[in-house]
Amino acid sequence: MEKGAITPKQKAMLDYIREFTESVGYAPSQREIADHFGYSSLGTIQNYLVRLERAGWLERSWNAKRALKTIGAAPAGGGYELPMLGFVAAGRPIEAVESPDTLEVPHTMVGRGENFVLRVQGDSMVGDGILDGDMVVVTKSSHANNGQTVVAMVDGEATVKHFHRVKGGIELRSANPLVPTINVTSDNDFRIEGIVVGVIRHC
Amino acid sequence: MEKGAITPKQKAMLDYIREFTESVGYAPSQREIADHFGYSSLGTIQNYLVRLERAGWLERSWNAKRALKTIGAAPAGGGYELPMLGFVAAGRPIEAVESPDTLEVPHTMVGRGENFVLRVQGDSMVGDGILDGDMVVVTKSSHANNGQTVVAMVDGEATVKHFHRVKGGIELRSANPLVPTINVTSDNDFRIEGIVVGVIRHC
DNA sequence: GATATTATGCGTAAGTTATGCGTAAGTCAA
DNA sequence: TTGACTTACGCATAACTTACGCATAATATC
Repeated sequence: MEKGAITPKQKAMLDYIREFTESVGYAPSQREIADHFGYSSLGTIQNYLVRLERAGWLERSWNAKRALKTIGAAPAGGGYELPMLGFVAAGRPIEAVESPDTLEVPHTMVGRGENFVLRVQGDSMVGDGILDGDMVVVTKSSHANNGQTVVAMVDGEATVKHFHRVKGGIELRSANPLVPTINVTSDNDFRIEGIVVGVIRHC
Repeated sequence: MEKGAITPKQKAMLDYIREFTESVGYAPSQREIADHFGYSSLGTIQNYLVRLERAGWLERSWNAKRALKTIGAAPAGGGYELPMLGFVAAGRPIEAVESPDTLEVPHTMVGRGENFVLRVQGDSMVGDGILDGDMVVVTKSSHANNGQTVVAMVDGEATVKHFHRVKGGIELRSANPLVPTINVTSDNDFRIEGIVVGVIRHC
């Protein structure tokens, strides 16, 4: 299905609908879209939606609430730019970067939903070929399977480790014999931030 | 569809339209094209577009805004498609792949000139975080500096190693203590294929 | 070399679509 | 019934595309 041409403002609205939906799990209302872009009239939104649907970028259901559905992948917009949220190293909180930096990654690497990039510090995962300075591409998730490499927060400290469910809790295992396993119990504030889906290194 | 000949200036405009569209996800307006090339008159742009369309390089829709569409080879998606030439492992020739496969890599990773991708086999470079199955992005070059990671052919066999110039020849050092250094002398048929500029791993 | 044709770039204004305001009716669920 | 949404319609203006003319430079043809 070949899609029609869209204008910059139409694309911006389409992108907003897509990001909002991925972020909260349901589509924005026309009022929310209007507020986001600073428009006072719902007629404006309606007009945009009609045009986006006509061009084949949007699906709408008759009179259904919050039923906007973007069609297909995001329009080409250069490389797939993921937010680089900061640095992750054993024992430290994710360190926010000053500017909203991004990293270009291949489309094929990005998992469904929200993705972000972290720069690895330290050598706790060298056995897995994840070196200090590498970028890890992370698909946001609060669940993980055994053996998966995850970004996790333990008592406010971020780390990249192998996730293992064991009796009595969770083990976060490193891939470096010199770095000890983290045992997570119910006493710990523990949260999985996402699954590592890729590693990128510029030599 | 055989395309007509176009002049250097027509090609420059066509390329601009293509790159702009790939970059931002919608086509440029005539005003934007005029500003980019420093023309004051929209009639100029119109004339160019008419000619490019006539020659078969451009598609336009009647009175549609931002509907310029270049015809012909333009890699879809945001990544940079590199040819995957095959596999590289210690002691084997580069194994050609059946179909002309490509891998999407970030623009930012690609060096100037010709680039290609190789899939690594073996663990001679694990110390450098280059694992079996990883893709290495290679910028084609026949020269290398000391310490650089190169793809080289030695007596018809391809390998990824560290390049070191020493007395009496060249050493190709691995990053795995179990894999011996290759000493290259004038008796060997030796050639550098390129420099490793990046590593990509899908987890 | 002379002539014809094409490419280039300026300008202008008409024609068409996108944008944004507003409003009220229609629809659905609580 | 009410509130929260969607839909349809009208109006005005801005932004875009199109068509046309003019002049000159560059290229092709005889």
